[in-house]
Amino acid sequence: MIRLQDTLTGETRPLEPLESGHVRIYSCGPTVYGPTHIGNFRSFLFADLLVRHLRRSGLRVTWVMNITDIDDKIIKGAAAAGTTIEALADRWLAVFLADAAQVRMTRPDVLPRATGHINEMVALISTLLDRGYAYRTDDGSIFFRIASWPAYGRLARLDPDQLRVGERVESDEYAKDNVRDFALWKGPKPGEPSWETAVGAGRPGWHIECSAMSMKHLGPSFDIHTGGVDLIFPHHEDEIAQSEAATGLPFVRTWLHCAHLQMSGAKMAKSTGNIARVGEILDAGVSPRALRYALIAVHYRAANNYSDESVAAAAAAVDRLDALVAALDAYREERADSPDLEAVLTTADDAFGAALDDDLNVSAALAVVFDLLRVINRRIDGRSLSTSDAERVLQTLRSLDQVLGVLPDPSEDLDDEVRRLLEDRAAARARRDWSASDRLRDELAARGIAVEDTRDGQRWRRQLETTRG
RNA sequence: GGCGACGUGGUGAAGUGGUUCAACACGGAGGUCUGCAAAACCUCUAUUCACCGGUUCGAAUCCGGUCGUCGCCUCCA
Repeated sequence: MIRLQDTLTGETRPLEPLESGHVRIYSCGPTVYGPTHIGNFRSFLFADLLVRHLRRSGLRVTWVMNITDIDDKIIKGAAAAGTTIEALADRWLAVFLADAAQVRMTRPDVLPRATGHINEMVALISTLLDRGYAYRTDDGSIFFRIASWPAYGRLARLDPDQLRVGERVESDEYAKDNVRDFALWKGPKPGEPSWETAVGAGRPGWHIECSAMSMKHLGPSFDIHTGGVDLIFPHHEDEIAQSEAATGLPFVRTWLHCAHLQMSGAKMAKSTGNIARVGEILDAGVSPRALRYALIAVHYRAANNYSDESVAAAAAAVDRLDALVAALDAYREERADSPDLEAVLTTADDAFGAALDDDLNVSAALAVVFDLLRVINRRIDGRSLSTSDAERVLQTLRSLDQVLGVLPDPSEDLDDEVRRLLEDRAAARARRDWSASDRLRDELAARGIAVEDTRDGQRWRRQLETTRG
């Protein structure tokens, strides 16, 4: 059984889904006003790892990730680009999905968009007004009254009375009773998109969308809510307050927050410009699988420093896995199956699962994989595996990779030219024409194909770029 | 100012009271194999876990203090 550390209580406890065998997870997704940086992806990939592990463990998972397609930045961005918020959001959503596919993020089961859930948000806001947790201001805005919710601040361990109200408090346009009250609904303003609704005209605040969409798709109470630590306050604090105030039910069973991805020793954030994007990293020649590895290989609650060196190390590790897969693919040996192999594989599989069960201890899980890698390489060198043994090992690796998602695609077709070069080289080797063989090896290398000569004959694999440039 | 996380080798990082507890990965040195190369394998690369003090038969692991780093308190994954 998997154990996870809940931010709210600080406890690490077994995951017991509200519905037996079915885990409901909500992840705070991207605001689509620009390219999603890899810090964001770190947070999404940690959720991806969790979802993959739960599924491989035999649990059914419903994973919802919201798309914020209406907020101040989108409005500003659209105005600056002379386009509509829909067009801007569509454009960046497409980029997000493409980037997500590149780093092999599992596609969430539902990707709800905020603008598609205005009714649900309005319903929540109406309830909060009815119950006295919210109030209107003259400009048509509606705020949540923090003073009405005693538990406010529990998640972030902040005392509402102690919150430092800085100098830059409210350059805000909206008058409210208490500066710490947060907007559920923003009154209409010239030049801003506005919806005519039962609570008046205007547009939704940010926090309400996650309450509305998570509860719409997962129910008023669900198992896991994930996000980056920077969302703990105020975003998730506000979500809890408004959701529980509206339903009277516990909102989320387990809160999971991942630490920041850092770069050059500081948090990666759009506001400081300290960001790197998937597109530019891949354009620089980094393998998407290496990028994924670099983003998931550090435990989610520990800071992960991204650098050229860290991706290069990740690429080297992935390359080592690739070499094993290529070796197993090519391996042929007519001999009896190893009697003890099954136990070796089962032990590794169990240890891998147990490591991830322990609050997603990915480092320990990777250690299991590399321990297995060495054991198998020894047997390959020693020719002590049968052909079907090699296939069994590959099956196990593929199974573990259902969680990691870093192994090469099994169905990688070679183009005809490369295929011909490989055949020519094999023929040259057969007649011991080393100069032709070496020349063909260079030609293949120039096309990104590494060839190696082994007792199983010539074998190839795609070269990973380990560093940029 | 308030709150919190963290500080393990050249780098990343697991380990949170004791029999392989200093994993695993990257990097480095040497070696084996190989037509060459690559890959792989083998050996070596932290008597030590920021520092000081304490608890204990015993601590990287618990307690106290010091220093340092990062983060939250404001949009932010």
